[in-house]
Amino acid sequence: MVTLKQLAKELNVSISTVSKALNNSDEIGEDTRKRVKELARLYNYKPNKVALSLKQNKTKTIGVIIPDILNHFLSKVLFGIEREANKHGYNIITCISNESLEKEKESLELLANGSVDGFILSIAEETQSKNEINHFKDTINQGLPIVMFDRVAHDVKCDKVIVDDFESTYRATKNLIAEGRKNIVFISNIDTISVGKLRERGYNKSILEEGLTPKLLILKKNDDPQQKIKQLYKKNKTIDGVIAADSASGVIAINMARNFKRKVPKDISVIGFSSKSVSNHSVPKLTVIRQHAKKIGAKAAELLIDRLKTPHKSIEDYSTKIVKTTLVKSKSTL
Amino acid sequence: MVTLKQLAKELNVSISTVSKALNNSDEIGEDTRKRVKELARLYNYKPNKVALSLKQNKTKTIGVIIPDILNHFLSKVLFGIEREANKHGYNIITCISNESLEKEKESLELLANGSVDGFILSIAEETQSKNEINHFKDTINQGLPIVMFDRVAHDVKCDKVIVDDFESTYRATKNLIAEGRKNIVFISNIDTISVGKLRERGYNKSILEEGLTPKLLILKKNDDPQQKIKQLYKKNKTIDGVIAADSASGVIAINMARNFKRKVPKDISVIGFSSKSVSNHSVPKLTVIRQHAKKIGAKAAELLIDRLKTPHKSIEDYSTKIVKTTLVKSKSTL
DNA sequence: GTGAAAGCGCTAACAA
DNA sequence: TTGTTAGCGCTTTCAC
Repeated sequence: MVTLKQLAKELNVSISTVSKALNNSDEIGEDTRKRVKELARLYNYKPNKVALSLKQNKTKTIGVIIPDILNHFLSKVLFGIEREANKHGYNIITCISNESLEKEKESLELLANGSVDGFILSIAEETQSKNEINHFKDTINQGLPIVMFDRVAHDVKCDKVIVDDFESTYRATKNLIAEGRKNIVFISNIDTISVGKLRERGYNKSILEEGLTPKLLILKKNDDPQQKIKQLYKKNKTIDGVIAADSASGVIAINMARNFKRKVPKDISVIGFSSKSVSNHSVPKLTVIRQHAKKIGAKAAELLIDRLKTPHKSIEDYSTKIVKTTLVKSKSTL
Repeated sequence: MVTLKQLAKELNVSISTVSKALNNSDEIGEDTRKRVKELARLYNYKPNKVALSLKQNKTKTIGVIIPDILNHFLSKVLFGIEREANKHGYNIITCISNESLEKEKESLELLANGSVDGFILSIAEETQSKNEINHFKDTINQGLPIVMFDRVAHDVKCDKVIVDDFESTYRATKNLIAEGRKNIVFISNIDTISVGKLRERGYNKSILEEGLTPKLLILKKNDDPQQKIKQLYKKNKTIDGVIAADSASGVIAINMARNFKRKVPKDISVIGFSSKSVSNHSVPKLTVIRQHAKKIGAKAAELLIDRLKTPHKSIEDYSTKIVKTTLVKSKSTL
């Protein structure tokens, strides 16, 4: 990489002259400015990012910590973050906590050494179950703002972007009930995290309000979802509705129903938290609760960048943005 | 963030003494070292990463440019890269080219200003179709090594990690033929990229060798895959085998077959390029060609980090690593 | 209009 | 054993 020093030497001027010329300072004469710029272009000069960061004490980089990159929702949020960040001249450093508290702490500490200006993150499962939040508080107290999305810690004072999980399943369940369904089961493989629990509660409330009986199928990490859902259908011949809290279970519930000669949506109606691309994996296509992952990511980035721009904004003055889900009807419901 | 300067002041020693003490230099006396370390721990001192980068002229950061984060294979590779990089003390900055040549160029240039020590990337679709490679060459000539994976440019001299795409479909097709299948169709929604073409050729070779007739279903960007596959089955009652080049088509081919009262695998046998989690989306589960995405990512990171360690390794001395696929049999084949 | 010098935080050669 | 100094690449204040 060519430096100011080298340009200065070649042009027989001082380093500061070159710097000013390139920054269009009007201290510098017209022709010098021209000469400098020409040579800079010739050599494809680019200001060294690291030197700039050191000088200006900001990196224009955001640290993103996500629990699981293979989760379609989370990678979509990442996409949204990246795009919004880029728009504002920010880069993103991605760390994957793999649902581990230790890794999450490490990533936070590792990047809090001047590598990034702030963080966007969704909390690891282990962190949620152990209810650890000190590492977040420490980071914020160090002057590095955090924006949390989806899985958030309500006891940490910071900006947040969340989904209306409770409302979503509440309404989706009502929808099935309105179709006349009486035996609606809730399937979830995310029972251990906050949003999973919220979704369950929304379902429960809806069911209980109508005087129906809730029925849950909780999938554990190493369960074979196909086997479990098969057993469910085998034991319960009267199931006529499914609410799936994760993206796979709804698809499987549809495809498996046929093994029991049950037609979707005639005999069983299915709604799942999923994306358009995954809804394609079932025949008929899954009616989905869309979470607008990209929008969530974009909003999170926006909140963080806003805060970085106004450095003396009070920590107390944080906001929680709710991104509402949309029920996108397809052929798995009436 | 606390700095060496502040520690030095508080301890009434010079900055370099503090620096040396923290780096365990044996120039420094036992007790001074102790005093320094204690205070450093107390204040939770961490060396400023940016200053280190500037000083040592390396960032310990890798730029990763991927065409599409929503592609499950690519995000899995990203996972592999991140893990391997972390193991060696590297962070990753992620850029998403969104299959656009322009964005790919931009990302490359943006990070080539000292932000990263090298790149790992998979080439955007547009870049492949326009056959542009100068931006890669420029970057490498600037002294920033590149490792390409999956979609690579063979005319660029750099380390590469690829899948044996041709061989994979060649063998998978042979497998179906060995089952006695005569009417095997090849379905692909990635016809425009290099790996898609290789997969098609492998299929073709296998089919032609056996004196059978190749049959292709090429899905375009805005096609509804379910509709297309439905039409395919409707027009071709004798199809008894499917090779899917992408991760969705195989799953859909299985689930759609039932609409035509055709049993999988009895009547139709299906193999797809997919992952374990997606293979779950069909009943019966899809037999998949596994690409070992994480391993590909890890290998790419390893190659890059190796090269960064031996800075005077010749550009001519690059290697191409082939990560072989594995056929994982499930219930969609005999 | 141009340049010298200081300083961001750190390391390391050299001096004391 | 400890300190001084220079320098990584850049911006910016202040002198000329």
